[in-house]
Amino acid sequence: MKEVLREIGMIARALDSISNIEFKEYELSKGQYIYLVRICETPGIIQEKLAEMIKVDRTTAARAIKKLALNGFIERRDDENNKKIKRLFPTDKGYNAYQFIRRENDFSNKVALSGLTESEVDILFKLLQRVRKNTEKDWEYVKKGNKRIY
Amino acid sequence: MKEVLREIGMIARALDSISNIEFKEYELSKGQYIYLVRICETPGIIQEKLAEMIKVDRTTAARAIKKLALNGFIERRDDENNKKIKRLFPTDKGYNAYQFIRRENDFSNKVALSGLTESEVDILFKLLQRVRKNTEKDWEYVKKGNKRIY
DNA sequence: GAAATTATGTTGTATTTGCAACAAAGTATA
DNA sequence: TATACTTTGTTGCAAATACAACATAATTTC
Repeated sequence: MKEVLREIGMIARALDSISNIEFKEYELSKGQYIYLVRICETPGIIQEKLAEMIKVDRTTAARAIKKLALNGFIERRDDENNKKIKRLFPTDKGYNAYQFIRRENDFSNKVALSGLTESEVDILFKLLQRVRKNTEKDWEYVKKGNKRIY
Repeated sequence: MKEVLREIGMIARALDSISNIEFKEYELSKGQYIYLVRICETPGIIQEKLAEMIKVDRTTAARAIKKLALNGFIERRDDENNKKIKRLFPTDKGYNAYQFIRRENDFSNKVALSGLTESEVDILFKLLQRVRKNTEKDWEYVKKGNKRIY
């Protein structure tokens, strides 16, 4: 059995570790950059959806978002029609930080993909999207308390 | 820019989350399965190398390993020639747990790769290995306190 | 439209994670 | 061989993570 998922785990941990170290000087503590990026790219998103998107526990997302707001990177606005939800938007400060993050992430992408041809990158991306879609189904299933049989 | 790394992050978090939930009933707390697998497959490895392999902080590995030993999944043996290092070996209990973990991981692999042809899996694996090698260089560089310029 | 269910959000608590700082063994250098 | 440097391991501390349990709004079902 090809250990595809093991490779993915190694890559993900290495990159996350690098990013966390590199963003420390911008007051962005561990993990926060991931949320901020998504909020900048999907302004108005609510935290429940954000957690699903990122694939992280609801409560973890809640606290990360609270801290992002506390530190002035984002704003939580009440929705007009739905009293339950709070929509998330970047502040100017958050949007500025997003620019660094993009630069760093783009660089990491470049390093990670160096030596691959454009078409290899394309193939990899498409394959990964399929893997991700397969995986997120099971994640949601298990997260809701269901049991997988194997 | 293709967000290859973002896909990788999502997949890794989802899978890790699933595994952690599924291994809870075997007294394997969060993260531990990764170490145990590697120790079973590389008996005699030392914790410093294990941390490098997994791409996790040295001190995190140290504590995860300590707990694995405390719970009887592994054993730490002194080396004859080198007083500094401790070699790690699975116990019977650890090796048994490894069997579950394999079954679970294989299942996750199968789910994740469902719909991909054998040759697509092969291509994906080879590409990911290259990405991983690229990435681990930078990880080691940054982990040692060096600064990347971008 | 009342009751049951689902969606969204929060807080309490235990555990994991990782940086900083240290210690000691081993290795390289002069 | 003495000194500096590197490797390996540990502990203190602060922060992130996630499960459980709860609260309340929204939606579905009867």
